[in-house]
Amino acid sequence: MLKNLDKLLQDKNIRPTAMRLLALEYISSQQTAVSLSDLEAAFHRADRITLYRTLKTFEEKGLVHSIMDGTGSVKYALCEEGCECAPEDMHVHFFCNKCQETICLPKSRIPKIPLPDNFKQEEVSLVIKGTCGSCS
Amino acid sequence: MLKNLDKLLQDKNIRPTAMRLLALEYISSQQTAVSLSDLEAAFHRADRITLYRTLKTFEEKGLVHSIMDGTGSVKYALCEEGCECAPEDMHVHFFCNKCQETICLPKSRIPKIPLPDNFKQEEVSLVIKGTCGSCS
DNA sequence: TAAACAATGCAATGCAATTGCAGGCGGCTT
DNA sequence: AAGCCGCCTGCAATTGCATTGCATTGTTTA
Ligand SMILES: [Mn+2]
Ligand SMILES: [Mn+2]
Ligand SMILES: [Zn+2]
Ligand SMILES: [Zn+2]
Repeated sequence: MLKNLDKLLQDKNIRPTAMRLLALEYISSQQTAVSLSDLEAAFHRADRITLYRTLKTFEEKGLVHSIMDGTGSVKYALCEEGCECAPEDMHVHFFCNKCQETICLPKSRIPKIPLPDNFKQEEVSLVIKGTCGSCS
Repeated sequence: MLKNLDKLLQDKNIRPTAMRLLALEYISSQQTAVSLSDLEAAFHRADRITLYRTLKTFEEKGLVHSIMDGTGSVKYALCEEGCECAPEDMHVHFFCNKCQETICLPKSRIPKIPLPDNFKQEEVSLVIKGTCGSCS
């Protein structure tokens, strides 16, 4: 199992340190997106700043993508196989008002939105809030 | 002119104080959404907290709607005539990476997104980032 | 007018994100 | 092996924005 994680890191040119392996293992094990505070709670002996930079590194290298769900704290989730986090790949995110969890909906692609003249789209973010399947 | 603004406030059951009229005049005069810092810069003699609460009041009463464009500071823009800020009314917002301005696109309605079973939508937010018409 | 209520100003706090800097650790060179 | 160097880590400190408490002032209403 850790072998797989190790390979995941290697593939993205991320040096597999102990902390990074643990962080990645945690993120992989979650069904929902995780925040820095989540990570901090999961590894209360680890330094918050190290975890912060771990997430930043993962994001820069394209291992995870960040989600701003409007709660004020950024969430992170594993990128799918072959995800470039480019505009075309972007999927919908869902925030449950009951369980407060943020979920990737890779099946729900963001439709192309017609823009006014001369407007050029580079990124897009679509967050739906409501009640998730487990909570309804 | 101020008469109109006064009526706008009255219609929404907002007491028209001097500060509120000035703030509303400023917001109305902008082509893009404004942040608390924008307001603060426009009225550097006014108290930041009063401006903050002015925006909050405007939002609660449905005079403006707030936009979280991912920059970390909330933007506010006038609600259109008859806008209920309800899910169905929600329009697309655009953030320009060059001029850093946030713009309402009332013509671009957010399409209905199919959700997994048992997921119930209550709110939705769609922010597109790129280059605006003036900057391209 | 007096009481009740709303708006304002100032201080302080909370919370998440971010940066600076020094020490540690491993790999690489000579 | 010893020394150098770059990356990773830990701790301190700071920023930035949002939010609240409280006393004061202004406005409405009985
Ligand atoms: Mn996602
Ligand atoms: Mn808008
Ligand atoms: Zn839920
Ligand atoms: Zn622009």
